[in-house]
Amino acid sequence: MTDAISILRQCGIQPTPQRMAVVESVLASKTHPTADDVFSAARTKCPTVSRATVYNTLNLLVEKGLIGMQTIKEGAVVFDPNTQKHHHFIDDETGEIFDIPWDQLEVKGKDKLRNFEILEFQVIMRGRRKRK
Amino acid sequence: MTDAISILRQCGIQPTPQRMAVVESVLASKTHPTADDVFSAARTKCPTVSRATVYNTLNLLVEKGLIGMQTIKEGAVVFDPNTQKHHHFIDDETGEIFDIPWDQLEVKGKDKLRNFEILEFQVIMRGRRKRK
DNA sequence: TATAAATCTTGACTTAGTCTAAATCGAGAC
DNA sequence: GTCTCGATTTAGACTAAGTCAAGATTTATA
Repeated sequence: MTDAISILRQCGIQPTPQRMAVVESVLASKTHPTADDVFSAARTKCPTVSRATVYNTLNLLVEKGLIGMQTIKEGAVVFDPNTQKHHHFIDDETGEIFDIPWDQLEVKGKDKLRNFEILEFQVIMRGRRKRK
Repeated sequence: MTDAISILRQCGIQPTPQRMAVVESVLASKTHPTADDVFSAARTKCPTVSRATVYNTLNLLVEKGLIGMQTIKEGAVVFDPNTQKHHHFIDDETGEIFDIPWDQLEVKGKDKLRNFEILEFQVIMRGRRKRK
């Protein structure tokens, strides 16, 4: 059910060792990996997988809605194994990205924006994470 | 007062023809230009200005708070001549970015995020602009 | 005017990502 | 089991954003 093969099959993507390595790597990630992070991780599972295949597979997964993609960081797109709606907090010092549960924030006034059809939205916060 | 020379002087940046061309180009922009957009525009005012100088100057302007920088779009950072707080709406079809006035939206619940010190935030919306 | 400091240019370099052509793999037909 | 064709993968060339270093030029100041 939650193994890479079934996940790929459910989405109509033919499972291959390379794709499985990518899926396992990105879904296991607790952070917001870049394509290159996923490439490195996938390499440890399938040492011959190529950069192009990693990009192709990640884009496939995004299309199928299995992972998210965020452009919230300079230099590279990041992928997001958490597909539930959520907001983001970025620590300016470390660059770390944290998920903020959807129901912790409420955005009011969207319905007054008559000129825009809002398909999705999120709050992006920047600052510093407090360490106890 | 609002001419490029005074603006640069007020920020303690030595005015040069190159920097003036960059400042005039980016401040005159009604959109959210990329560094390359600014480079092209600045070239028409100062045909010898180099890419490196455009990047240097834009970064200087951001440091001094004269313009904003946003990483909301794939592929390239965009600059923002509007330094007032505002939110953003991105048209998924055209890639156009629109400013949403700060007071049109209200974000509630931020004070409950005890683990984070929020220095800035904004709402990012995606969808389609309605054309009448 | 002379000199030092600041600035600018050029071009090499790095990194993210795409593209292509050739090699390889795999599922179904027989 | 093996053949064949389409799907997939690979390596490497390529593009675009952005940085960097070294030498050239400009500017400030004495």
